Amino acid sequence: MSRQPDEDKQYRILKSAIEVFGTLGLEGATMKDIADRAGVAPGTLYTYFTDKEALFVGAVDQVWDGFFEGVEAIFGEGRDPRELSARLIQYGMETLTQLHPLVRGMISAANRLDLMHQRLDALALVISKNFGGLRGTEFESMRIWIAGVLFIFASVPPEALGAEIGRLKTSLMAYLESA
Amino acid sequence: MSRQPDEDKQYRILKSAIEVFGTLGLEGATMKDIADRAGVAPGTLYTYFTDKEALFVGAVDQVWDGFFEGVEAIFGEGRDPRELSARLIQYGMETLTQLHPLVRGMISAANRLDLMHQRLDALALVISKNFGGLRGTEFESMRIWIAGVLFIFASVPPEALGAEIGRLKTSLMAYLESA
Amino acid sequence: MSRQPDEDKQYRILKSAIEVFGTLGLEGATMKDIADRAGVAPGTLYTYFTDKEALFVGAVDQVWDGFFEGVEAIFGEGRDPRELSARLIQYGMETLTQLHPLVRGMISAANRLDLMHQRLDALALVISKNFGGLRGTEFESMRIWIAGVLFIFASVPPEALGAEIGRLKTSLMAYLESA
Amino acid sequence: MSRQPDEDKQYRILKSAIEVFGTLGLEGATMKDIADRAGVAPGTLYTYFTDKEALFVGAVDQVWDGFFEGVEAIFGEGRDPRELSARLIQYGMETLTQLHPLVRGMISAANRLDLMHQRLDALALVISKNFGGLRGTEFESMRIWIAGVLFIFASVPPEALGAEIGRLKTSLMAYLESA
DNA sequence: GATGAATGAGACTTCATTCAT
DNA sequence: AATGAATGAAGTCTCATTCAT
Repeated sequence: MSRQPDEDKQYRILKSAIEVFGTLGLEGATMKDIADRAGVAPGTLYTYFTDKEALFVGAVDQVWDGFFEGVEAIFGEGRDPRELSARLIQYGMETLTQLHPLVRGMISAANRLDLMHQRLDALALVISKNFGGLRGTEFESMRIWIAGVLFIFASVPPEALGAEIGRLKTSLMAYLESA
Repeated sequence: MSRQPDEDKQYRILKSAIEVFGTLGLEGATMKDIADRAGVAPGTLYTYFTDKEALFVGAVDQVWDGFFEGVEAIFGEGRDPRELSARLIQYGMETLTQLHPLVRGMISAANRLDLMHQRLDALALVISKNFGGLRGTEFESMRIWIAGVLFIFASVPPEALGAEIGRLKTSLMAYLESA
Repeated sequence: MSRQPDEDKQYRILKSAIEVFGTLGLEGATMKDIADRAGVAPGTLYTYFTDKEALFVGAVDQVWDGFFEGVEAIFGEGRDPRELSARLIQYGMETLTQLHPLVRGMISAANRLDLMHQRLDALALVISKNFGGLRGTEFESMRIWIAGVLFIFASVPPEALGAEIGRLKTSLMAYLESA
Repeated sequence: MSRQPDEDKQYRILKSAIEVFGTLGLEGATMKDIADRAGVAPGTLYTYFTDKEALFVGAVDQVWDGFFEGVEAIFGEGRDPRELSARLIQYGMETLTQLHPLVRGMISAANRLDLMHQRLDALALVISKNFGGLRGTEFESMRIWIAGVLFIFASVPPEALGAEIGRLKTSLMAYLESA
């Protein structure tokens, strides 16, 4: 019933990677940093991930997939659009806030921007579908909003995070109201 | 009495840096890459820029400042809002297309994201002012649009650039139409 | 569970450093030179010493501390002054001869000369104490003798080392005889 | 009657080299440092000296030769031994004090120690000759004293220079008194 | 002769990855 | 499976020297 010890270790490594990559970025973080924080030896990382790149992708995937699932769960609860919107914004902002460092790291991984592009599209698609299918213009607009919010969020320096969250939330509310 | 500093050389180095950083990112690019492409010796880079970081910042500044001036020039011409919007979109998309590699590099410079945040605000402010001052909600909305377009743009893989430009242009048109 | 730190390896590195720094000086020696002679990879030096400076200091310390202990050991044996003098000279000359290259390196480490100054004083003090405490003039004289012998020794080119040792020994004997 | 402009420049360069090498040592000093202080361009140094090494040797020679001549001049004045000794000590200490940084630099030039060895011998010889020829033991003793004083002097950190000069002078007086 | 921008070899150091234990 | 010392490729930057002006 309980996780295998190994799974636990893999999880610990991933968690550490998320934190360290989030703080220092893909290049700034060293395998030793990650190993130290995970409480394992550097060599152990290679038992679970082929190389640094794979570990990074694993970390980003972990975060994004979690977020994605959260979004789908919200839709699964089935409510009226207005309430859904509010919950989505609430959930999105909360998640992003928790993961601020990683989101910054994710954005700054030049060679992972392509992946980001696809994921933005996918997220927009899920949201659209759950709102009954948006027309072209509306869909595109929403996609741009998501990207914009994400990017602004990623570029806020930590000390200004609280204030920015407020601005973004208000804007999103108004946007969804009108749409 | 000696070889004098070559303004052209500084420009060539900056141009090379823009291209190489744009393609490979801040960490991926090496000083030798940039020197080679500029047709100078590695040591020469240090005659014009104190270190790699300074060269990177120089390249990003160069691009952004140029873009910013272009935007202000367009407003300086003074036309009716509709035409202005069209020209802005046209100019923005053209410039971005030309600089696609650098924009990617710019976005992915983790330690420059803060700068980006300020610059987005500044750009939004200029546009707002020139459209007669937007109200809070409108201003925020525009800021998010700019960030979104920029980010989506930066994350498109080169082979999909053309198609994405089309999508973005159409969306922007519709957005400005409605605003 | 892994390759454990090799005490022998640290010693080998230090020994190599003593030889290479001794021959080429602090600046003339390269980390690669030292690594090669120690039979390790350049990176390995950094497992045992934080940087080149630390390795150099380590080498100098090693030599000087060893010498100092040797001197104290001789005093510990407790004999009559005449015999002690003879043994000290014998020991000092032997040690210096073995370490000729490093002594040269030590002397020429500009930024370590201060340390040398203190060490000369310390050595003079130990000798003085063990000879029953010398009066001011005698102490100063001895300090100058030690410095003089050391410096002449360090400045002899290797091919003249044998002859110089003879000169110095004879002088020291006569000096101690008279004191 | 007046120096050629070029000689003047050569002199300025040498003077600058003495100061800069004295402060920073052979490796620590850069050709640019020396050129800057001399008020010429780096390239100009190569009109007067073939390379850095030659410039260093030139600087050391300049200092030593000057000192040597001073010593010989004092003997040329012909006085009684006691007065001569006093004047020598006075002159030696004054000169060394003025040149403290360079003496340190000189000592630390590993690959110039041999030269130093010869020069110490030469100086001892001149002094011996002018004191009517010293016997073997006395000569050797004096040589060691000179080396000792020089080395102690070179290794004093600047802030302790004054106090050390006092110690050395007193010791030298006592030594010469007794000899 | 003087200048100083340009050169480019080479140094120190980092760190992803390996592998003996 | 885990460890962590060892590896060595590769990068940034310095600086003695050259040479076009």
